[in-house]
Amino acid sequence: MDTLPTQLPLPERARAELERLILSGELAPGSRLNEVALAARLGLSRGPLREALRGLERDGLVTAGPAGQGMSVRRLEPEEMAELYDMRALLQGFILARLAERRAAGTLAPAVLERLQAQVAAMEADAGAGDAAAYYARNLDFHDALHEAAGHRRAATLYGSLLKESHLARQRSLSRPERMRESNAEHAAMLAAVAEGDPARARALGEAHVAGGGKRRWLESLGQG
Amino acid sequence: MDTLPTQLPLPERARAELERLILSGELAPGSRLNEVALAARLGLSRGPLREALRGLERDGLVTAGPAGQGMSVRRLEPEEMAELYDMRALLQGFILARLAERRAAGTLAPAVLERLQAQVAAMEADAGAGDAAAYYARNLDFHDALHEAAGHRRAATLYGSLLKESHLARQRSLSRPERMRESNAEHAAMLAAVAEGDPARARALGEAHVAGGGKRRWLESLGQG
DNA sequence: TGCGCGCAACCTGTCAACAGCCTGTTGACA
DNA sequence: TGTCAACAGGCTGTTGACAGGTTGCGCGCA
Repeated sequence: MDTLPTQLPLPERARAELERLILSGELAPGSRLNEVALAARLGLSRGPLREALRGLERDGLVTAGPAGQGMSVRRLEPEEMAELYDMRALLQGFILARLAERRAAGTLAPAVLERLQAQVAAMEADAGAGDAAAYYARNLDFHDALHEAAGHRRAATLYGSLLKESHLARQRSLSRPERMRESNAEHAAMLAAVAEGDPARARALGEAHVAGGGKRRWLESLGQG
Repeated sequence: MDTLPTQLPLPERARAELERLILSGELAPGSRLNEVALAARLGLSRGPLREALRGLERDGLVTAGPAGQGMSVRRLEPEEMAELYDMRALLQGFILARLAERRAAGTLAPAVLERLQAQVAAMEADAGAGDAAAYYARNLDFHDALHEAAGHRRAATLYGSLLKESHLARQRSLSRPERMRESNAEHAAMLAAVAEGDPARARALGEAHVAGGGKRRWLESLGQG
């Protein structure tokens, strides 16, 4: 067998692997999850697998149907996706406002801000070169860096959880160069507000980046479907 | 045995019961959860119990220590509690803003608003009579009604989840009559902003009700504690 | 008397097996 | 030919048992 004894407990291992399978689309939304088949596929027993599924249920990645009917990969309705965007926008605004407050209070290290601005510049280059993959990866790093700089664990974990959930509907709305530039211009504006220590504007821009930016781009990509 | 065969699956039943035990304080924060003992106490086997614990882990009510060390009831650090207040304030502001938007757009039924105002009036009476228990219960109903009227499922469930988690640290900061009146005055102000269809003010008041109100009252009760 | 080692009990992590229910299919009857 | 009912298979819900690790206690030694 290929199951080299990893140090992690099996439920957590199964959780991570299932998460990967679901978010990558290998397990399509709506598909039912056969416990014995899945357990065999992951090389473990049904016990730990069920524990992992319970965890994913709380994360909104799988849903438990009526009793006796097992679990399925969650299918994200458009309305639910819209609500997810609302929540992410709210958190993004909160984080940006917090950064601006820290800047104004002088508790935000200048090096941190400079590093964030450098990331935006790098994304600008990626967008100019039309390198969507590089831009996408750097975009993730940038948002992680924002969360870390804000220093609010709960907001960061919550945002991450909501983001993961939204990945149930895999969209690729940033593939076009003009959209990358548009999104990155919003990044720059957000950081400018932070640099000026303007929490209200930073918050508004942060919210708009997700709601007016990401959500709108998602809606447009729906229209193109 | 007293375990009459409930129609719910065992893991969900165990979840609800454990939640009750934890939030009521019968299982104190930090206490380790012996699986066999708990299973016997709940009248079931370790399998479903572990599933329930995994769910509660995702809810932040229990934490899994290092491998081989099992689970414990989560102990909420003051900093974590403060962050929870931040998140709840954010959501409360969002919900209030949404209500004001609905009011301005005319999609909020007048009867709903009137009912909310009636609840505030009833709480005013409770506060005047010094009936803390009645006030507390009506306060919960009021906030539920707010969430329902806002019509945003995700915000409502998220708020509920955060609220439950915050109950890990059981505070009783609303026991004094002047605090009840103070809190209820905030309710009235929030509804006034909604009635005027002023999302920005409603949002600010909603945030302040949790952050400037609940959080501050919590901090004060800490000082007394 | 204090410290360290070893043993024993316990507890978690994991698995395989049993019972009941749901589902899909097949066959008979109107 | 359409519909209903009975049956078979599979799947979930649940349980009890086994293996490995951890903890706490007691004993021996310095």
